[in-house]
Amino acid sequence: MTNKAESTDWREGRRRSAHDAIIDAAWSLVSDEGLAGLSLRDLARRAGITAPTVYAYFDSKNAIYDAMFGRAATEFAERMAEPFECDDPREILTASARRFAHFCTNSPARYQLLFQRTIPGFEPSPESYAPAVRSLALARSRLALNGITEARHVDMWTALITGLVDQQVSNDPGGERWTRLIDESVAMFLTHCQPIQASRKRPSRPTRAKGIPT
Amino acid sequence: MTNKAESTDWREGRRRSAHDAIIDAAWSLVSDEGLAGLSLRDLARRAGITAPTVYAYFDSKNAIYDAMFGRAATEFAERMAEPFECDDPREILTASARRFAHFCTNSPARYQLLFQRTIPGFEPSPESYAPAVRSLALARSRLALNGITEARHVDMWTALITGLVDQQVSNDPGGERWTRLIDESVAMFLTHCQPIQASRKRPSRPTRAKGIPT
DNA sequence: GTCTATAGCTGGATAGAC
DNA sequence: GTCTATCCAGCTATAGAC
Repeated sequence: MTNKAESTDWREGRRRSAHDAIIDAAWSLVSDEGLAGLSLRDLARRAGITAPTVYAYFDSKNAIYDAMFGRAATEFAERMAEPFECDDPREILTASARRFAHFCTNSPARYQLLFQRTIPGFEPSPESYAPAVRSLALARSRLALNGITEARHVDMWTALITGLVDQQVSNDPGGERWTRLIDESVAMFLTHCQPIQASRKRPSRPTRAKGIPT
Repeated sequence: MTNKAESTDWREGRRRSAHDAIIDAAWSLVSDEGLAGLSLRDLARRAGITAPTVYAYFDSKNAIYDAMFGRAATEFAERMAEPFECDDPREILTASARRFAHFCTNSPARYQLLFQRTIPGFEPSPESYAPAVRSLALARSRLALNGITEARHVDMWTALITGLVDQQVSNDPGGERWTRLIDESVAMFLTHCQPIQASRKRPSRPTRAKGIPT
């Protein structure tokens, strides 16, 4: 009863699930051993196959990193796109920052792969990177809801939040020494970027920040 | 004419200079190949010796990382301790942030070794770490000159500045997209942390920031 | 697609002559 | 202290039987 197309789909589905199972095992492995500790032998053992079989699904080790990146970026985009219970733009922005930090501290290896560039020869492919671009656009729109549209302020926002996350992950893993500062930091940021709440004037000072003199 | 003590000193000096020459080569190597790209063979070749000779000066590869860390931490402490041309506490703090950023962006590998923990089995020894502790104390004192003494605000400061540096190094290496935001970010920070300039009242809001709700 | 076997290389570290 | 020679473990990746 199965025609050729059905059979192809079925096999394709099997193949995809095996593919995904390997990436599952890869994430499980790097969660235990660190992102740089990924080896094909260990990965295969954890996936219940042998090392050469991995090459039936991935061309190289970097292809595995790329698939891991792609999944992480998709998870990130989906998580950040989930609706919030509140309506106030300021509350949304604050909750968004907390959600970002929670996502990052939940899996330092994932944070390292997504947001720090520490694997020697690896760069994500455009396809894997695409969800991350979408997420940045989403962050931009949430800032815009708060009247923040200047590129300079968007960059300040990303630096502010990633700085808190980075300190948290690097210097107090598992704790909340820096993540608990998110609410106050967001308040500081908004006070600075929207000093005249109900005005249409450009909210920030007109003077340009000087560069580093050297 | 050389007594035993002189001879010992001389030899000790030779030994130290060879030691330093190896660390020179190590920094030269990781500047080209990345911090994780340090191998004893390449290191020895660049230092003009052979790999086993390295073991006459260092017990292990991690001992090399430790010596590299120690030198970097000392350079950092010395650089940050240099006097500023200005007297105003606020100017000093701002210049200090610019100096920190300049130090970090000047050598991403050094930044990675000093401030991110990315080498798998490596932790700096207490002796190598000591200068970094001194530098943190110095930063604290410069914040105190600006009336900022609460631990929470010190943590916000470190997150703010390292966030800018981290974004700069990760996403615009060699540029100044984030470092040029330092002046404005410091102004934002000071406005938040010293809202009542000449008052002795505690400057920040009494409400405690809530933790991440999971 | 999955396996066994292995190539080919690079890594850190050691032995022992000089 | 410095070398040559080498060990041994680990790695990615491939060949070829089934």
